[in-house]
Amino acid sequence: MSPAAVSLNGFARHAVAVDVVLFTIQDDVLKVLLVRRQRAPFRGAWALPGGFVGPEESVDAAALRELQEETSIGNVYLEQLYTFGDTERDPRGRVLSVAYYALVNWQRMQLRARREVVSDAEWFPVRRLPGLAFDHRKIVDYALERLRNKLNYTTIAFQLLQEEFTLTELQGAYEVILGQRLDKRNFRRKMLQLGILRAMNRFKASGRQRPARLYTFTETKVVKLQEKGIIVPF
Amino acid sequence: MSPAAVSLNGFARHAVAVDVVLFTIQDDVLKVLLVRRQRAPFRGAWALPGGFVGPEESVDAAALRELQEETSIGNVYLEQLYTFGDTERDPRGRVLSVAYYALVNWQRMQLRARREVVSDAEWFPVRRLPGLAFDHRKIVDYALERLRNKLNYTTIAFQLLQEEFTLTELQGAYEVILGQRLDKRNFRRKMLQLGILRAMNRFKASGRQRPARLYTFTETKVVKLQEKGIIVPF
DNA sequence: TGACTAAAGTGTCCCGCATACACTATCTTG
DNA sequence: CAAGATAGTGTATGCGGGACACTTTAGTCA
Repeated sequence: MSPAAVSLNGFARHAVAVDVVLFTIQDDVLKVLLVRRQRAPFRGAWALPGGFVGPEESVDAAALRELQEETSIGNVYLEQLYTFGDTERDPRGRVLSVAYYALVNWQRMQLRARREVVSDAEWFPVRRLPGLAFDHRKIVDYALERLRNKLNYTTIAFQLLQEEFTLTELQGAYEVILGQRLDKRNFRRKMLQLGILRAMNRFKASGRQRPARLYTFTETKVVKLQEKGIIVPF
Repeated sequence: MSPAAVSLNGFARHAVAVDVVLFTIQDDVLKVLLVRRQRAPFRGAWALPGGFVGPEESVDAAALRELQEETSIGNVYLEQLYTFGDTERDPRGRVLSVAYYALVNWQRMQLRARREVVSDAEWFPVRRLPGLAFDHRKIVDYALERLRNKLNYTTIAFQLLQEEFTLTELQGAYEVILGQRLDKRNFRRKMLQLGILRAMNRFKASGRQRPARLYTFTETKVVKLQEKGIIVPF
């Protein structure tokens, strides 16, 4: 295929899969998307959405493709997690898996029927996962650990919210991911002094309480943030 | 080969390489091991030590194997860095690279002649690298960034020192990696109050100055450390 | 229309950690 | 024993994080 003077003949070739841990927050619960396997191995078991990397496809592109087969929206935050390369992780033989994780806002999200191998997709609370195929449980655990760590020094949490959000919603996202309650005053003080939120003049009247002010995320102070050691994933 | 009921036939196969960014400190300079390529592509250029993953070899094992072809010592700190999966990164065609980085103590290290493809290996200061083959420059930059970040919340720096070391040597390792001077008193206070150093009753008489006390790294307080959010890589 | 409900929104104190900063101690060598 | 060179030590200050409780505001309903 490639007319290069040298070739890759003689080197071992490997099946390479991508698996995506797709997080969202729904009803104040952190959830992960799982699909039911239609084929062996692990037929009928729940697994992470994923598939094989095509012959001329970059690994990132494969992850993006798998992600978009599950979601109808674009512009999703997607980050490579780790490559799982044990020889025993797939009973069919040696399959490398490059794992990714992604964050989507639930409201922006619409599930689409999945083609091919997998028939059925469903969101599961991270804390109540069913048994998973392959080593996918390990991948989810690792993704959650990474996500929790990144909360502390990046702004990825915004990926889980709508464009306009209240501070209570933002705090809720942090609490749900970290699995613990946070102090309201400290949280608000910290977020506001980061200088990355723009207060809107709109309010969210969500029932019969005092309406909450809406905010948007702003990139204008990205430089300032980076000086503080906070990484802005854009 | 595998007698499984299902097979991997029909899926694309990919050549998978591992590349290792091997760091050491020599003469107060952070250095990286590079090898000269004996074959095309990039024949004659400097590149990271690495090679292809064998058919029944785990990716970690391949990285370890490559590492040990370069060093004569075992028990080296080795960590997966990132997987580079662009289609264009190798002119021969699509080659995935799973990159690792490793830290070795210079004194414990003895270079061995490299077999196969590569003839020649040499240490280069990270700040004065020659032009590198493939996307290896990007890999080195990424490894250095990871290393610098990990300094702040792990104890990997000890991997670069001998078993017994002085606080000045430890500080020197931090300074060389971070590329900036640190305050002696603040550094010593911080390290000592972590509770991970054991003061020996031996001293290093390194010339015609006051001898410096030797310390060893101790794992006894690992739990305490983890409570502080510091990760101990053992 | 006023009382109740429910969430929004706000300020202070304290502690630990990071930083800035300079002199004394100890050994070797000539 | 003087000079040279590195080891080793303490204090003051500022900032950020964590603990902690009450007031404000809109909606609802009697």
